[in-house]
Amino acid sequence: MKSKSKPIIIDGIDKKILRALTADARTPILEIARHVGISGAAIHQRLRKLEKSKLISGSQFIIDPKVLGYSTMTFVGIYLEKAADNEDVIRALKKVPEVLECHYTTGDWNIFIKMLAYNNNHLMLLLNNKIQTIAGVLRTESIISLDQQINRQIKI
Amino acid sequence: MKSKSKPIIIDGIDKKILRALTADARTPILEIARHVGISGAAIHQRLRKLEKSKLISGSQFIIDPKVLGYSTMTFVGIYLEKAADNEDVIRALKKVPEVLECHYTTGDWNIFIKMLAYNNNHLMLLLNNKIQTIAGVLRTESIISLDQQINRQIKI
DNA sequence: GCTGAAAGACTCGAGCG
DNA sequence: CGCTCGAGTCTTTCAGC
Repeated sequence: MKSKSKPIIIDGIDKKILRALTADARTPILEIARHVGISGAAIHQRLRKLEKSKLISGSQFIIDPKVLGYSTMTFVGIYLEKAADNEDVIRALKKVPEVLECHYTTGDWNIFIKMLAYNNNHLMLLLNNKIQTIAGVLRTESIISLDQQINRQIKI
Repeated sequence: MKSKSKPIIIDGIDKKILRALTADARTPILEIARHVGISGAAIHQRLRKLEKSKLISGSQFIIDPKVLGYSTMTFVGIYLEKAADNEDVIRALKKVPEVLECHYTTGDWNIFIKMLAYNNNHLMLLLNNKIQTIAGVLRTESIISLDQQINRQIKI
């Protein structure tokens, strides 16, 4: 079987690099270099290879929404009038900054979103004024996350 | 009203720092410094302040699971025999690396998780052999994400 | 795919206003 | 307290193997 694009081959050194940098994107590269026994420049070249392969899609500082006062995380299932309205609804949802994720899903709901709010009252305002007013949205069902116990990336 | 811990005051410079580093955690600090007109050391001190306030909870390289072959993302609602089993179930879920998020939620389900699988067959194996076999788990309902159109952090 | 070296950037402590 | 300056360390690039 032929694969269209080069398969990514990551060896033990790549894994160590990825484990260090997925835990802390500003881990000194020379520290990793000393740990695995090759030069900093070599680590740097491997990183460029991993970025080119798209395995690494970027790096981010992580902001804790709770410190900004967002204490309510909610999953919202959205029913559309017609599934074909999808694209316009997505466009409208992108304009609501509290919407963090948006999925097109199987099951009863057409669209499934993850959303932040300051509190339950704010959540109600967002649903009433920002989500349910989008053309094509029929109704919504909310599932409030009372506590998030796991939050991680896939293991390397 | 008195607040127990010092409220975080972020000015325009802090916002520019955060916007740069949430987009790319390895943005050169001196580049930000030149852009806002203060020294690199001053940026560094502000970063330490933001970390100390917990507004920044860390930094990560982002791995794209698709490049590793994980083409199926699924949300799974879990019914427990008794809500009190929660803690043990969470402990078991933490041992399943494909589980990326886990929430304790309102609504019919007790627990709600986000999970990766290579394909639908792998998803079935994970549900049958890893999730539904956990003591206390009654049954599950799966919602497959056919496409994720939004994935972002809260805006600063 | 690696090394070594050089230029630029990061980080931290000391000290100024 | 928030800033700048400077010294030591780290990052990044490039030539060479």
